[in-house]
Amino acid sequence: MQTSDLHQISESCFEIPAVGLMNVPARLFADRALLEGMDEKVREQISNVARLPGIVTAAFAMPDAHWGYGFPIGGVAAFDPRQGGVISMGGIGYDISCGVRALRTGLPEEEVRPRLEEVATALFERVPAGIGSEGKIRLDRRGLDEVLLGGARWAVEQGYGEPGELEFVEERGRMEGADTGAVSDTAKSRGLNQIGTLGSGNHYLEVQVVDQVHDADAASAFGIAAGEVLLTLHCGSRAIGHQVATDYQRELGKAARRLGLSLPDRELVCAPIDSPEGRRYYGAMAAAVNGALANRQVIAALAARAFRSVLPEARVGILYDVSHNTCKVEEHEVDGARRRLWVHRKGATRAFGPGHPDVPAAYREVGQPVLVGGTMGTGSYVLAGTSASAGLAFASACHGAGRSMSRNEALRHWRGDRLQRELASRGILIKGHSLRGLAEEAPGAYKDIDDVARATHEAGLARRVARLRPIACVKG
DNA sequence: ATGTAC
Repeated sequence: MQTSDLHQISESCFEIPAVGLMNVPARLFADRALLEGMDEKVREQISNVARLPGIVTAAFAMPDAHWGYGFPIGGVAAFDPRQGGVISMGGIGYDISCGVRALRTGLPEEEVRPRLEEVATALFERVPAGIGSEGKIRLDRRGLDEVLLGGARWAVEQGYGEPGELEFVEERGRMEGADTGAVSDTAKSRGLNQIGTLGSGNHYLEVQVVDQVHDADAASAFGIAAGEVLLTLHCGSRAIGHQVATDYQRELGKAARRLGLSLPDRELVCAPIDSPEGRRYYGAMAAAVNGALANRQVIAALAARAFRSVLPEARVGILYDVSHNTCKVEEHEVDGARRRLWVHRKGATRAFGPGHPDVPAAYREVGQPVLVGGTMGTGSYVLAGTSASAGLAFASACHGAGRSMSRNEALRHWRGDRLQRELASRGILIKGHSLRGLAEEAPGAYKDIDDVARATHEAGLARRVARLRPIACVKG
């Protein structure tokens, strides 16, 4: 991206002023080097978002931003219904409530390393993954509606995990406002057998070691220390969320035409929050969020059982679970006034700061854990929300390394089998369902996670707590 | 991301 005409407002924040049809400015949180590596499309897309009706303060791009559908991945935008604010499917994405859950194991690397092959095999065998994969849970329509209304709480009621875990899941495991009647029959049929499955693409189940502690107090509050092993999973709502997104792409398009909204990009179809279509989309999206929360709750329980089948002394427990593809109703202070806003985060993680009532009591003094999934060959991060984050980008931070190369381009550069051997030689064990999928996910196709975490930290969006290093990874 | 193509 060209950076010469961007207005630099701090070391790690650049602004595109509100010109022409933009209602607000666009702000890109990244250092100059990251921005220079970003696609020009990010700038175009985030400027388009700034044109949407009822947008508040600015459209934001996180340091891991890259070209997405309508909105960039790594995009944040908040809308006020009292000013004609909209809800947009492109602002959430196809993988509704994709997110990360991190589990502590209570074991140091030395105790896991000798059994790593068995651990990885157990995880691979017990957690269904891959395109079209199905789980063991069989549901009828009524059962699925209970999932879509109950989220992780439903999964706990079914015996997957303990009630005490729910406090450490965003929304306490269940998002309000789900409307199962707004979820199409097609979406429900597709989702029926997929609860407890990982999926494909960038989704994974990883064994990681706490590589470096940046903030000892926060790490201690989060119950992690250098050398300890974590079990981390990244996945979303599978086909049900994808179908909801597909259905409402059409529905919101119709609404936008009916209401004569002039849109900068047909991928930015949206409807007023207070319109029938907008409300139905919100209800369907919330249902898909609950599907994802249930999915991660079940997978976590399966993964914990798999891990303990090899290492029974492990005490597997949740650190946190947070989504990065959502729209949520939150209260934020804007120019001194509290306002109720519909905050879209697409490839962006909620990052509530210290003292926020929605941060679990055990973490409240240090801020919400922000789980950032990097790549299978480099690393991941645990960050924490800051006091400044609410005032910067509606309490949002990055969500991953962010692609620097498209999947097709990655396929021209890497081969799955060779990549797997290379990683093995570096002590990282990969169990994949698809060699092609591995090549698409080559670490070299992503930005440098350390650069992204540093920029996020320097921008004040979230602060670094710990760097995680992968030792084994199950990929779909 | 995705019954990788309605």
